[in-house]
Amino acid sequence: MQTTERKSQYDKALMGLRSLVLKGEFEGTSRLPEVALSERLGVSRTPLRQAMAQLIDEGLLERIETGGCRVVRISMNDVIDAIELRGVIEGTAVRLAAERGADPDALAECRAVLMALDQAVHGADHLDFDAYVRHNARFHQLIVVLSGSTVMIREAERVARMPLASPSAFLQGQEVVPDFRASLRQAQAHHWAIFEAIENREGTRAEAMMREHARLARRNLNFVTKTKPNLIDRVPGLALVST
Amino acid sequence: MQTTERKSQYDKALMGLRSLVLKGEFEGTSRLPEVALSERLGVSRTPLRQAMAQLIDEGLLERIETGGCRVVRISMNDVIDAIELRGVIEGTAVRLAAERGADPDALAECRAVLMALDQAVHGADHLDFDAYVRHNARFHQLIVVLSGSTVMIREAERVARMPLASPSAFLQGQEVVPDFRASLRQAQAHHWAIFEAIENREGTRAEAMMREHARLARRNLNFVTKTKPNLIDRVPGLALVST
DNA sequence: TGACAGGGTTTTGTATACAATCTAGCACTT
DNA sequence: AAGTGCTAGATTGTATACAAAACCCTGTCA
Repeated sequence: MQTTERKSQYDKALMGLRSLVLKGEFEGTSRLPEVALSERLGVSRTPLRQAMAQLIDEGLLERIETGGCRVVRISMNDVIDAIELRGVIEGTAVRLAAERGADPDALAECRAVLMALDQAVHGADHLDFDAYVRHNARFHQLIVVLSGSTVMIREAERVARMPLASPSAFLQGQEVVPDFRASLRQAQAHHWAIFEAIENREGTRAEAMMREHARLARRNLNFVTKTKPNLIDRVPGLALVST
Repeated sequence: MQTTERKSQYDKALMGLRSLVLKGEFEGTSRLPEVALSERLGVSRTPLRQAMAQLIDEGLLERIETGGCRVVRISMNDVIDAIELRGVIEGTAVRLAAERGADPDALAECRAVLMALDQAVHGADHLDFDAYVRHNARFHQLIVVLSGSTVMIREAERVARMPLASPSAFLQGQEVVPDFRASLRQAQAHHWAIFEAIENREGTRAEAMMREHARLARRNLNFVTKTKPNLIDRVPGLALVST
């Protein structure tokens, strides 16, 4: 075996397979052949099957009754519901943070990220898109940590791994949206409102705002479905959505 | 290999290991030894490791950085949050059912289960506890199906598998609760209210009631912690809760 | 006495061989 | 010609062998 990678074979199989699936490589195929895949990915069947189990859990693959697994067909409704679910779980996390009170240091870090986001959106006249994506991901992570609940943190991470449900899922496509800058401003307004609500111990407001914030992704989904050909290779997972 | 079982080795390993873990068999042990366990469960290491991966996903085990896995130490807060999470997810499912409109046939089946529950609670003067547990589990399943959302169904099933978060988790212990009959009556009142709200397309009411309903489990948790010695072997997973 | 290095033992991670099962194609019957 | 049963091939599920890594114990040095 080559020592080309410091990582485990399992990680290699997981990342490789996930990338292939998201690329839509197996469209139309009924079953994923294990031997062929293991050769293609350069790992043996054992770690490959572990990776398959993980991807089944993530919702990218589904088990076949008679053995093996295939790529799921995701419907538009599934994506909508996954986005709604993310809003609900992140919303619960921020409500708990508000109700129970968040750690001051964590709040301060959150505020710093928000100010960096302000910079990215409003700074000068040039929009730092890359910085926005990075800080936005960080914000969504931090805001859930504020709850102090390991359960909520775990489940929020999990739902964000579902195809097209991540807070960053559609950002890669937003550059081409005509009024994307206005959209980012609105998202950032939500961010501040959520943060304020947590600071002021307004649980209901925090939860409602977080749900509404997630629904911005739904709008992006709608847009994206109308310009699919342009974006299918920029939004990972979009290739799996049927119709 | 014997043909004693029609099920797969994986299922055998999963059920066996889960049962051992819930029984508190590995309390204080740091790492679960694979060879010893595989011999004990009568399967090889391969399906055993698959089962371990599944239990990690369920939240019963956790991976050790240096390899292998151990039983989790569940805190009281974790259980509280898992119960809250179940209320939130089931609540979202019933809200969607109300907002989007539920299938009439499914609603009728739901009503039938509710009437069976009425029988179990109010019927004659003898409380059919076993029937209550069975129908209650069925109700919680059906009510989520009413949403018509595969995502919500999947996630509700998942959260119900988390230790002590299932709708039936504390029922086994309620027989010894002094006013447990009153408690069941209250739960059943919730059930009807949730059902009514779905029928009347009152999404907010359905969601709020479902959340409140889940919090009944929290009350049971509080009670159970005060009489731990009596109930530790009747409420599966209770052995894992620290302090 | 305590810290640390080293080697042997145990334990996990991975590859592969084997057994059980499913799939598909073909011949045969009606 | 259409449907059904059988056989051969392919493919998954499981067991096991092997290699790499972690763990533990002991002995040495400051």
